Amino acid sequence: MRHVRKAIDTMAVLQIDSVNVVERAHQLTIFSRIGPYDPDLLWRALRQREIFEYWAHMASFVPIADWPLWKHRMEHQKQHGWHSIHRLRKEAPGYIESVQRQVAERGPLTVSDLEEPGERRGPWWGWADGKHVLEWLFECGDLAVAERRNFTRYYDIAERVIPAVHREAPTVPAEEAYRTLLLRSAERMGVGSAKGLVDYFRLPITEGRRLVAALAKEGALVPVEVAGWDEPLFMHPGTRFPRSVEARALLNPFDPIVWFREHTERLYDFHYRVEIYVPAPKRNYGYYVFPFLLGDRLVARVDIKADRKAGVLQVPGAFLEDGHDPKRVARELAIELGEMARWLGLGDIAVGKKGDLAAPLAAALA
DNA sequence: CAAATTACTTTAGAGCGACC
DNA sequence: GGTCGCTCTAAAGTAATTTG
Repeated sequence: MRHVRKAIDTMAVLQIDSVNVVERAHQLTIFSRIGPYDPDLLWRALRQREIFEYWAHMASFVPIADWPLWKHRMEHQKQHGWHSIHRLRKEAPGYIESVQRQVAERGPLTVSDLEEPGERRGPWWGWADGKHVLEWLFECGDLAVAERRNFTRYYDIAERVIPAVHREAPTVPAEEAYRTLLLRSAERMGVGSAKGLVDYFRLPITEGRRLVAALAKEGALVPVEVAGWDEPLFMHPGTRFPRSVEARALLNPFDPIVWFREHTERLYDFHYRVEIYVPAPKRNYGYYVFPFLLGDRLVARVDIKADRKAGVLQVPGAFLEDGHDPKRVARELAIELGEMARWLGLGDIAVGKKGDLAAPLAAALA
């Protein structure tokens, strides 16, 4: 069990091929540490066309050479459409084509640049018709995201964003793509159930399960047992078992270590939920909480927020997991928060009152 | 000041296939 | 026909930031 845990830590911490969208509500860069902190890393890669934005598991940046690997998803979307797309075809014939034409003529553009973007149906997921069409065309691979300003996506025709060499490469057939993606999931996760492996890239569950079984039969995945975990589990054959793991990282809420909550609970005994959607009074820890990985355990969690105006990294709450030394954890966490603050260009760190680790952390920072 | 983005969790119930 | 387990859907709750 311990070895498996260690393998998972190593794999997951050191390798991330699909990075979540960079900035979120708090304007904290949310991808976990993948080398020295570098605020401009992703934007540079995006500008230089090394990565592109796509719905890999959620809104993600993926290596540009993977375009043919995602074409099966694009083609599938195009064939099946969405509810809203079928509705629009009936109610507003020619609308989709008009959106397409506008992007071709005037792109890159955002929803509100459309002649008739339609009305938004509420906050958050209340997409206007124009947004539905742009998003659908984006998922079909006809459009690509040329850039983002703040939260806003600027769409352009794929021809102007994705280099021809990738765009014109032959589609990797769906089954082959699933296999490749499942093996990648296994590499990143260290060990996983079929459900977990399939969920990493949000593949279709039934087909995914079938392929996990097939890969195991072929020896491309190795069946393993983990004590106390009564479920068929799989590892990538190339998984190594390091003697020790000395990780120290603040994990964003979508880091591979915590992405599939079931696994996180099994392997780290760490119950984690994002609370941005929970009414404030009902939140247990805070609005935007980062788990803290130390050694090979998840030892604490901190609610952090970048107060850019004041130049302060706010830490409203800090919470210790059971069985860990508060002084040691606070010391290491203080170092990590210092790096985070520097990365974000914030000169100061202010610790609030919430949580049993708040006082030790404040002491460690002082 | 409005616009833009949006990552999840929980619960309940329906639908479906496998199996006895 | 009944049960089980799995899958899918829907609904509601929610906040921060910068730009124009």
